[in-house]
Amino acid sequence: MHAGTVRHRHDTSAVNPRAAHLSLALRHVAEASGQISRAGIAARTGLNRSTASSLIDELINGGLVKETGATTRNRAGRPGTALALRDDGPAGLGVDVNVDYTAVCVVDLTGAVRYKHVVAEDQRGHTNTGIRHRIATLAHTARTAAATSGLTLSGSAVAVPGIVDRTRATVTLAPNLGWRDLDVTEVLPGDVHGLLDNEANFAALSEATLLHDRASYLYVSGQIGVGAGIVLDGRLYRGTHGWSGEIGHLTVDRDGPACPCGRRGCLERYAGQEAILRAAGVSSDPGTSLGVRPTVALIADRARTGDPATLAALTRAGEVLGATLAGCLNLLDLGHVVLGGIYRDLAPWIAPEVEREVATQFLGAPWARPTVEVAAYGPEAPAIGAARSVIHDILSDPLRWLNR
Amino acid sequence: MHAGTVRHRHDTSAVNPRAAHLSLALRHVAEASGQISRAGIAARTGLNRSTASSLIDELINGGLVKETGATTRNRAGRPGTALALRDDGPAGLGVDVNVDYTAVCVVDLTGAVRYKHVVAEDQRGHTNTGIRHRIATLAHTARTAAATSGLTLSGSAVAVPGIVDRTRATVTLAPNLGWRDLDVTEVLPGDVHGLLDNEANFAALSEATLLHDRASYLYVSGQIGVGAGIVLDGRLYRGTHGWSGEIGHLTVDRDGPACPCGRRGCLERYAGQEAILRAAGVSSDPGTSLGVRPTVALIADRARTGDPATLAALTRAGEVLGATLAGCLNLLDLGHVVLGGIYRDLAPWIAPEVEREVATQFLGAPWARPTVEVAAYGPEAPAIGAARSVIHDILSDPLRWLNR
DNA sequence: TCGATTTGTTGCTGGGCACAACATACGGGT
DNA sequence: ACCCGTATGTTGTGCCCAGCAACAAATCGA
Repeated sequence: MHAGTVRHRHDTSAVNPRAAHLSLALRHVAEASGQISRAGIAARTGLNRSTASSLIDELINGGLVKETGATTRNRAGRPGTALALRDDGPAGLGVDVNVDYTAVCVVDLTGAVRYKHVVAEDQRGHTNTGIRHRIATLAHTARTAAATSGLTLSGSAVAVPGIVDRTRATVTLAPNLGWRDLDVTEVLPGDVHGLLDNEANFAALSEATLLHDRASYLYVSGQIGVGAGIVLDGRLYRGTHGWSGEIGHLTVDRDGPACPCGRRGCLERYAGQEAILRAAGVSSDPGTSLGVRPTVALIADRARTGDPATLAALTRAGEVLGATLAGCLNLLDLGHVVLGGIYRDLAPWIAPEVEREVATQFLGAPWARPTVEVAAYGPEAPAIGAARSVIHDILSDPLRWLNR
Repeated sequence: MHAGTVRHRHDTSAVNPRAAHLSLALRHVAEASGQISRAGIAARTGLNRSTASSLIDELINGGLVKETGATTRNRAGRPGTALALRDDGPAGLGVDVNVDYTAVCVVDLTGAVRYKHVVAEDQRGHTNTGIRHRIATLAHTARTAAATSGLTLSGSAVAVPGIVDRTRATVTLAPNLGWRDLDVTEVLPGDVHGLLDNEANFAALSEATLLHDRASYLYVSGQIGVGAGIVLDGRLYRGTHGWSGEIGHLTVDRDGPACPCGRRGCLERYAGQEAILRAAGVSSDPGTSLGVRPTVALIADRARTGDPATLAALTRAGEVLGATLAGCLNLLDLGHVVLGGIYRDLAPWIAPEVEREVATQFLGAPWARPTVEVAAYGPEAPAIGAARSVIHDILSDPLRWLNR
């Protein structure tokens, strides 16, 4: 092959077949990493063996794919050389700026978390520039940590609790952080691009690769509020403005208790963290609670000891949550729900109720009973999802990395 | 150019750039039919002028595009030759088999309805083969009518009130027609392919081209039940099993009236046709009502005369419907709702209520107030949408038509 | 040990797009 | 009327890249 590769592709064309094929081949390697050969890719994609070979060579030269020593076994004939994603190539940096903690993590091409660091500290006391400096420092240490593992950051993504404008990569409004029209990504390393999105959305993506590659599901994130991330065919659905997944203020009961949003009987008033605390008889004084974890752990402790008020509160929350989710499943025809955030910690008591309600109220249940699953990651989910979204971008357009 | 064109493309490749570019060029012609030149397409797509020329030539030879005599005016320089979609090329046949009527229509490439025929007759008394024979006859007359206009049917699509399996093109279950695992498309002309879908879905598509090309909206179809079609980015969202849009049994009030589905307080019990009739004090005896239209017209008449019970019933239905739709908009972040079915006929009384509820309860309303619109078509909407889906298929893959 | 079978590579061919050059057609200034 | 600038459509050329076929390599089974 040519030693000096292609240098400047103008790439004005609307459709770039080579890029699409490179992505196709790379994603097939990712799906069966270490278990697939060039011929296998050719067979599964429908491309010619020679074409698949050429694509794989380019991916190997680009540092995305490697040949493992192993050979794929077959009945007869020459065994193929197994291909796998490199775990020392590009990596994604994920940052999660929340009200009471900040998390950074680095994920390699295989989706494995290679570095993770969570700092529990209330950000409300700091200035904007103070927080941004903090982020920059954390990100810098993450980069050096990645470099020692042989990883190079290809991009970064930031999760924030608020509304974002992805096209301009700015935070439109994050009330709990006191941010408004702020560019967060400029302080980050990883020169390629800085992605930005809502926490619930990135948290939803943290489950994407664990399930089937093109899965569709609803990720519910319980916090003070209740949010959801909608994943369709393995990709986030963001809606026309990027505000999708607002289920916290779906009306459960028009005559229910008043909500700060101005309506009555919102889901949050039944299944939000504050509501569960109040129903369980726990003081929800913000002065004493240091963040999400301790109070939720307290509830879980009480439930384990069999406290009736707590158990009743959790049952009620699970019922209402399940009924609301069933409605969402009916609208979207989704067969899978993932419970994240506080619902993950309270899953032993919440999940059965949700499962029952969903199984009862989902119209397609007789033919396809929906499944309810507990999230794999806790508070680090948004950061991991953010980092994985960077990896996802590489998998869907490897040329950008190869031409870097 | 070659007189004898390409004949057999194996097309095993996963990505076919030529097909994608042909579709791209064709869709740009469709968007600005009669107002765009080859150079304009090149400019908008980013393709080279010579490439755009080649694509357009192929589309012209294939009978999809024509040069109008007009020239696109500019400041200076040689004027371009205006391009437009042919209105005497391929056409789509749409069939709607409903409980109390059957509709056929033919739509040309521009989306215009060129033939329409609605037969009001209750199908419940007939046998399956009888109905299918009726469909075949109607479709045959539609084909001859199309032929006299110089149109050739490129495909057909059937809308049915029930659950379908699109991959096998069979009706899984249509309770009101007594159908189960039935292939409806085999009796149709238009040899290319027979599409099949739910009525609400095709009805939703009937609005697609009237709005912006890549619009996202929720089409609500009020009948005996209440269904919805979700259009995202100009394309139908069907869900994992094809059952999306089931909003009729979303829970409005857990302590509400019982529903035949086994739950309580479903939306249909408040905003469905029977519920409105009952609330307005009209007898809903199925023996006297001959189909949907007369009874709805009766309600509209009563409302026009100012009957208090009827007005109250409509207000209540609109309120509940609007509140439920607001929840859907919050989940999906959609900014647009189209009211179809009986809500179209009752729009003067229903729409304001829906608009108010949606504006109040959609969380993004302060930044982007959602719009509520009345459907353009009435009972013929599913048939038109079905026919347009055939056209949509040509626009998204013109090669299939060119290589026919 | 030999044939069957599968894998990976190489040379060849052809489709299709970008690019540049050219003929064409119009507006505007002198 | 003439020329120049500008934009359109067409033609010829080169290159990327995928398919195809042939071949060497490597393993299994009889």
